[in-house]
Amino acid sequence: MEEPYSLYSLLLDRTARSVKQFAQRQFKELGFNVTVDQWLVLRQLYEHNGLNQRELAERVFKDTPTLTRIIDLLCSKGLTERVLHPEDRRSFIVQLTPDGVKKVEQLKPQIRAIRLKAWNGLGEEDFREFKRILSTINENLSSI
Amino acid sequence: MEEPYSLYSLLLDRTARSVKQFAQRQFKELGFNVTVDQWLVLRQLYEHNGLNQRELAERVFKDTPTLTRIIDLLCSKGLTERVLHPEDRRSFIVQLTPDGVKKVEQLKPQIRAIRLKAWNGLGEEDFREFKRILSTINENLSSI
DNA sequence: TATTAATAATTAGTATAACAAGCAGTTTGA
DNA sequence: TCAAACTGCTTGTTATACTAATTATTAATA
Repeated sequence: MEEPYSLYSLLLDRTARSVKQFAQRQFKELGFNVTVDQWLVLRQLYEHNGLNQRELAERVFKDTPTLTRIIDLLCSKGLTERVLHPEDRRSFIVQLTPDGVKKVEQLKPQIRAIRLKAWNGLGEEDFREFKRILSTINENLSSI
Repeated sequence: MEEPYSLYSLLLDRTARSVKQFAQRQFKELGFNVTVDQWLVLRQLYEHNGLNQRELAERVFKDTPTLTRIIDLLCSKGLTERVLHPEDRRSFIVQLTPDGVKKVEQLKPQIRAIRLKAWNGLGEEDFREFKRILSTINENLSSI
């Protein structure tokens, strides 16, 4: 057989991009004025208060330079703010502004609906398989 | 339950990036001097001659601006070249240079080995499920 | 305690990624 | 046959991704 693993990698990459691209297009059409990655950060901040940038980066699986820029953009949109960490002057606590909170609460149900489209026709059992297989791949690669 | 579809999207995105990132690190360590995306293009050119950029873009699932830039880089590395299309002066045929062919033949077996690591512990049945589920997602989103 | 090591965040450089706009060349159709 | 529509490619802009290097601060240790 010819390069099946490369084909799987390509399929994985392509699917992840399709999902993100689809969501991004919906975000744009509906005038959300945030990107998909910015949304991930907003949602995380809504659910967990008092995180510094490194912790936040871990939770959304981004590296710290990438997160720095996302936070810059969110701050310039007035949705988040950096607060000095009370005990470590190297750190910032990132938190939602009142506008940021409002944004999350507005968008949450709409985004749930958008996400649903990707998973149409898949059932409980498929989700279990999906999680199991992708988690296996992640574990294979994280043991470095 | 809370936001399962968003979690699946995040897992998908994260896994795709892990796979790519792992491969990219190996490429670097082994001194391949090409990126993963550049490799995809090289392999496609090795297997299919006489493609123009649009056809090539379709095969590697990238859009034409992205492909233009990848080809620019590959040409500047001396691995590919643009040849005027004999029948359509808007088009270029992209092809491997002799150095490009050598590169593909050198890298192919090593990359097969790298790809294998991600799929460790998964069997035939898992691959079928993987393909089925990801293909379903792709179809859900491509019907726009 | 004086260094050294480690950590949090930023900055810089290169490579994708998506989309929009533009140009040149080709095809269509009245 | 000529103007409109279309196609192939490029360029510009913004955002994300990864690496490496830098700065400021804190922790560790000889």
